Amino acid sequence: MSPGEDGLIGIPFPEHSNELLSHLNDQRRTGLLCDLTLTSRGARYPTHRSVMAAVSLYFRRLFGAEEGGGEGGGGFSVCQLDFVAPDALDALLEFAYTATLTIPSSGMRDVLRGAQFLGIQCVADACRDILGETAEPEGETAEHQRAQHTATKRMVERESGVEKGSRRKTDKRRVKKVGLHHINSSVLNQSPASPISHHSPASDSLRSLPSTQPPSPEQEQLCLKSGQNGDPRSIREPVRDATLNGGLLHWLHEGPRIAHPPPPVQPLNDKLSEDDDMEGFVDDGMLMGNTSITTSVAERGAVTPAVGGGRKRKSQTPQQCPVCQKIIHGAGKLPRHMRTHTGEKPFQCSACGVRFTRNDKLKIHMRKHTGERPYPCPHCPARFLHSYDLKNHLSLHSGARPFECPLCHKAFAREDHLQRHRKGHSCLELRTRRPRRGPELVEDGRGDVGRREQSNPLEALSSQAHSSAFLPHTMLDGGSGSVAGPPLMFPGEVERGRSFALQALAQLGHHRLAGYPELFLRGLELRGGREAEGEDPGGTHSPAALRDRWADEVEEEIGDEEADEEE
DNA sequence: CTGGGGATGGGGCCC
DNA sequence: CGGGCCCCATCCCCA
Repeated sequence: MSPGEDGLIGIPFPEHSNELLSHLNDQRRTGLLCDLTLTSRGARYPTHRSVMAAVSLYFRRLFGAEEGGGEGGGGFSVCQLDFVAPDALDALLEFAYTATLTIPSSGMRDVLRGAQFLGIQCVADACRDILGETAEPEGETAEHQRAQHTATKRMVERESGVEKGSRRKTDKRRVKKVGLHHINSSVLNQSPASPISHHSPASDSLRSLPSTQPPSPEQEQLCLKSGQNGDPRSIREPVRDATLNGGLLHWLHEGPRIAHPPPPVQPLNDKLSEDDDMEGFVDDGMLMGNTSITTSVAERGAVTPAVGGGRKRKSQTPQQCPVCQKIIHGAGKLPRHMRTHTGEKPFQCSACGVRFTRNDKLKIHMRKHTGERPYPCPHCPARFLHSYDLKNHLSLHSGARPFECPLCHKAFAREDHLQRHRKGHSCLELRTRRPRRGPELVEDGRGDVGRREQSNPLEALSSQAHSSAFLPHTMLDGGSGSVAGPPLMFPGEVERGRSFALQALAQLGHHRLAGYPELFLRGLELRGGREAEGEDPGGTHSPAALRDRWADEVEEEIGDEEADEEE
């Protein structure tokens, strides 16, 4: 595009996004630079418009409208979201700023509802999955949302005059019934001076409370009704509730179609009624890479059975992680997975105090204390804690080195060692050599049902990126690296190349992947011998799987080379 | 760089 | 359906 573009170097900083989010969250907590205050039934949440627009379709549209409608004086805004329960709103904000949703299971419905209204699709999907519900089409999904939006758009009031006028007016929870949104900007000087107090205690309570009361609608009602109730805390300022009413009525006039909405007033009857607001924003697709989510969710029929009449009947087996969007297979496995994000380690060793995310890991750990090594080597006195250690060990006795580098043909007893070898690129100079022939390469007699799902290169690739570059373990579990400190040095040529490739491939899309490594793949096919994909679906060590994997790596190398050339 | 042990996270099976 | 248990893949660390 631009001259000298080939001189450009892209240096990925995988930690950047996390850091950025973290700093934004700090700012939110301290009220720094907050230009938007969300309120829900009196609770106030200072936040940033840009963040909300980034995470929520609702706000994106809202602010888009605002900006379109005028230069947006940028000013301080208050957005009343009484239709989202305070705890749910708080959880959604936490999600927006931390990529982690922390909610008591009892609050799931409120969060779901909130996520739906705000257009936070991935959260909505996750909640639905967890609740075992499907998106009810109702024909009002995106349409409803659109209507909501346009209505909201109309409601956007730009100056405080409006706000003042309407402020006292109301109470009507009838209005509320309709689902309120209102934005009035540049409301007073809510000096962020006492921002911290603005931060709702909800988040704390959320974490500390086990799983309790989603704010009962009655309470909410009361809160609203009582208007100024004597709540001493500045957090609750029901006054502002009134603000929206004028706008809301207006909205009702102009947006009759929306009159149905999801009555937060009676939310607790939901079992039956909630399905009404089970719709999402599917076709608008949108937030945070949700296009892929949408498809992935759609693909796993088990979870989202064709809308056809069935509700709640489907198995919960595959569930989508609201944080990383990963599909977690297996009943009851999602909580386990979620702990990898939250860092929660509920299982503590009574002997040494070390904590684990999983019970079974603790159990294995306990073997250290008991001295139990249940996996003895039949050929030598060695005993092992893990079965796979024994497996590795046995390969030493057998001398088998089933894993061969396709480039330099060095053989390894362990697959991960081969991978490490490959990643080290220590054999690139030999890549033109013809591969050694013979099926012995990947003979794994384990007859294992394969577990590798990443039979497609892009998935494998992104998965690799996921683990090695973008979500380093150090970030998640405080592993060996410093948690806070992002690496200050460059990741190195190899990693850089890989990142380039990943970025490029991510943009290229799946279909473009096929071409590149074809020749190389052919060689692998030959080598792979008889085994066809069908025989060992996803089999880890099947030639097909290996081929796919090599394909990934060839892709990476291509990326490397290109990156190198650019330099 | 490689060999080896250990840790971690995901999936399958079963209760 | 949730959870326990097991196995596997992968990563990390150390020698």
